[in-house]
Amino acid sequence: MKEIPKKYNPQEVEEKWYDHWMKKKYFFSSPDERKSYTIVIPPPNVTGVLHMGHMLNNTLQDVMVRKARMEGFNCCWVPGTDHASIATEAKVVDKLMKNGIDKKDLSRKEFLDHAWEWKEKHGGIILEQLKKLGASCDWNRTKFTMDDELSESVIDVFIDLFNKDLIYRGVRMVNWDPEAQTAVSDEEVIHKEVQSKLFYIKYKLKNSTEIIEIATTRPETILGDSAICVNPNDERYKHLKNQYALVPLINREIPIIFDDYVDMEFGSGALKITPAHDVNDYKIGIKHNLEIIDILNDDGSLNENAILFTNKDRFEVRKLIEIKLKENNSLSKVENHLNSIGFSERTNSVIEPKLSMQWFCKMKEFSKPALDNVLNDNIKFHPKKFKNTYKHWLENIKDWCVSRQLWWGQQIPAYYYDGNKFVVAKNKEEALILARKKNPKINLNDLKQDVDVLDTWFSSWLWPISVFDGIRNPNNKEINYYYPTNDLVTAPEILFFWVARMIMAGYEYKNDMPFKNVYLTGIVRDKLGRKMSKSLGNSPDPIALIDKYGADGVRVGMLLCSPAGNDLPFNENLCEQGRNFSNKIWNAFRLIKSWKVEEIEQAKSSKMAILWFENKLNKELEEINKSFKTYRISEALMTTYKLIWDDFCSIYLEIIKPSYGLPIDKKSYDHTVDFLEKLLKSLHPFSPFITEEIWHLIKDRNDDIIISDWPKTKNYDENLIQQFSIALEVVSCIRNFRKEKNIQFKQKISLLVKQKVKIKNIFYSVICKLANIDEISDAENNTSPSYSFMIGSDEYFIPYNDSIDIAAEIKKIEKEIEYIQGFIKIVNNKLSNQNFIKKAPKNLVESEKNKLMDGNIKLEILTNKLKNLK
RNA sequence: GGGCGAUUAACUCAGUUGGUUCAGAGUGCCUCCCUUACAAGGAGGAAGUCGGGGGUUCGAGUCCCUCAUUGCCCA
Repeated sequence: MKEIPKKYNPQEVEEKWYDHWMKKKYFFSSPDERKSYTIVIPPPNVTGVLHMGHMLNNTLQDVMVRKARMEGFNCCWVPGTDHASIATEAKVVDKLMKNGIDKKDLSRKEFLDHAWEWKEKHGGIILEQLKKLGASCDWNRTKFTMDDELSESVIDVFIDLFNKDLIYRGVRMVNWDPEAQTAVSDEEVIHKEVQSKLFYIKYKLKNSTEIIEIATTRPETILGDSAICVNPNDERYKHLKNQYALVPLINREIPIIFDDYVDMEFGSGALKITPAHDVNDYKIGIKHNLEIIDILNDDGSLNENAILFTNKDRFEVRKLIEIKLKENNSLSKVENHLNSIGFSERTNSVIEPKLSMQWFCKMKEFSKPALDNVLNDNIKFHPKKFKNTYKHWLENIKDWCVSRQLWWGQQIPAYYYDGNKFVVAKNKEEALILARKKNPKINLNDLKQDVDVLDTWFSSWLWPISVFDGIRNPNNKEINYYYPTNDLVTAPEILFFWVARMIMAGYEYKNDMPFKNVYLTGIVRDKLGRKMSKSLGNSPDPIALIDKYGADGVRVGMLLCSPAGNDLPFNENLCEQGRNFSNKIWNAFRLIKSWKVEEIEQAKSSKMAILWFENKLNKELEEINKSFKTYRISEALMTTYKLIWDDFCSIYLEIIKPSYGLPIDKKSYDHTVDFLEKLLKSLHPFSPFITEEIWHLIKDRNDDIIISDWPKTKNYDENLIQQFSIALEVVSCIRNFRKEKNIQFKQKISLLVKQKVKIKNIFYSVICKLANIDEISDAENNTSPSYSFMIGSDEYFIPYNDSIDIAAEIKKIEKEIEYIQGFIKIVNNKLSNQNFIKKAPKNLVESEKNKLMDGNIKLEILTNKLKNLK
């Protein structure tokens, strides 16, 4: 046997076991007679590299999968990526630009070839990184949202929903991203408070010298004004009925209209109406039948309709128009103003509300089952608090804009003919059949497919179904076996984007929930509380962390401090703690391995330690199971951590440990190995690598821990555990005594006990071992000078001949007396309160009486002691 | 502006239906120790008016009201 190094070295171990597991195909799943346990991965972006959020998220999933695997479930964790249309297209466009290629010069097919090439090259990075973390995904099932089957599913669903009248096409105000040059959904707009300027602009009235003043944060949009609106109750403007105002600089005549939508308090109480560029203005425009003047190009520059500043960017125009208005004497003042502005989630450019022809998915119909089944806990959220947010969103849901003006994605299967007429069909041939029903003269060449693609989330919302091909083949063996999936682990940020919509799709296409539990993780933040992001550069490289601390160390570090739904302020020393923990177990194993085993008599203390640990282990295992069941993963880990470090290493092993150079008896050794194996099993989901390594170092074996049985719990004796912890208190007091008096551990000492109630603690042998006591005897007749302490109402004495600091002893006892008197007083107060006696439950009153009795006994003992000392 | 949370030790968090000694854990900090598994360690220790105020109750960290601070979601 080669020598076991003093420090655990994860690098050598991790790759070895991951390869081994892969070879043994432990991660691979196919339907069988066992119960299934399924997780679909939240597909990371193909453009992404692994960041701390992924680490947290996927560690959690792996923990759950590994535990379920050990519990005998047929586990299937489906990995994959999504195509992230906006982000990927931007990356590809960038790359082409660097090579001197302009997207405009490419055909759609040529562009897509480049995009696929990019995807093949970069798209798999993140999944490879997950392997380093230990992720036990079924890699044979790796999916991509633009795989042929998945894309076909998306198209099928689009057609189906269109035929059900749940998808429609229409001109609506959309969120326009001028940089990506596409519409984005409401969910992709991030509103931020921004310090901007409020411009007060004077409009002349037609045929009058009077002026009317409006306030706006976007002065450039006056070029698209089609009315000025005031509140009908506003005395200041009542006389302006049927009047017209002139837009400054261009002198367009616009009517003064009246609508109580206008807030009389804000600005001047007069509001300019620009129906093409503001959602609310649009509504008013429709109501009052106003002209709609679209002054923006797709790239955010002004077009001919604006008359002035054509082809200049809107922000540049904002500056220019300020000068012009000033020159024209139309600007009365400019104030600072805090307002909320929408930014694109993907490009961070300012979103422009823009009228545009888009495809929408009706949401009202989907929302009911999606809401009901979360509110009634058919689908459980962990933590629960997210139910409220979810409810609020679903109750105020708006239709979903599903078209994007991009090429990378599933092209919308709508085919146009005769101008704006269209049919929706799976391909051109089927479209032709449909079109010919309306116009028999149509030929294949007359059909033009919609150039836009579908929102990426329109793929992702089918993910739990489409990865098992459940859309195209609704009753195939796999979907029937794996669906509904068990747990979904994701970030609250995408509760609406994704989680809610998956639930909708689940009920629409499987008439069942997509998953039973949703575990919402926190956001990983840096020390300053900022969200970790690539742009801030404040995220450590997870792979570098794994290299430094080991995957097990990083996993433990991340999970120790991440209760569900709470943010995780990341600190590298968490990983250090994780690594230290690995090392602790490693050394515990080294210790056990170093023992010589012989057929000798078992020490009493060892026997008792085994008895205790057996009970303790069962108790804590039950606790761990409970934590898992309630998705308190970090608590399950902390319980495991303390069980191993404190109970097993610091206490149990210290009792069992034979003196240097001496052998251990076989009975104790076998029990210890058995305990170690159980502990390794319970730790395996958190620290898969080191547990597998030690598992095999314990002895040569063919079975692997990854597929071993999760330890079963047995009944335990709470009273026994309690007694043991009293014994530990005694040990602790003795250790303090040694320290205080500078008495080496090697030097044996004696202990005497005086008990009011003579119940001998069964763990005396343990006390002797841990505190190096030669004998524990009755103190009834003890008169020799001693150091003493109390545990409960038991008095302990350590004979001690050197000068005892009487004054210090007195002080110590006085302090104890003071405490116990306070305690007695409180209990007395309770018991003398008639209301308490009357209204509190009987057993509580009883226990208070007992407390009082115990307190009085203790007080009596202490008082006597004090008297003797004095 | 509307909605939902949160506030407990220096930091990160537990604290079940109000009721045993309930004020906890981990980390950090302080003291001592390189003791023959582990200094990536061991033995101890200090540390909180449970955000403020009011109320309900025999009893409140826990329930109600209110204020403050803070986060998130939506507009």
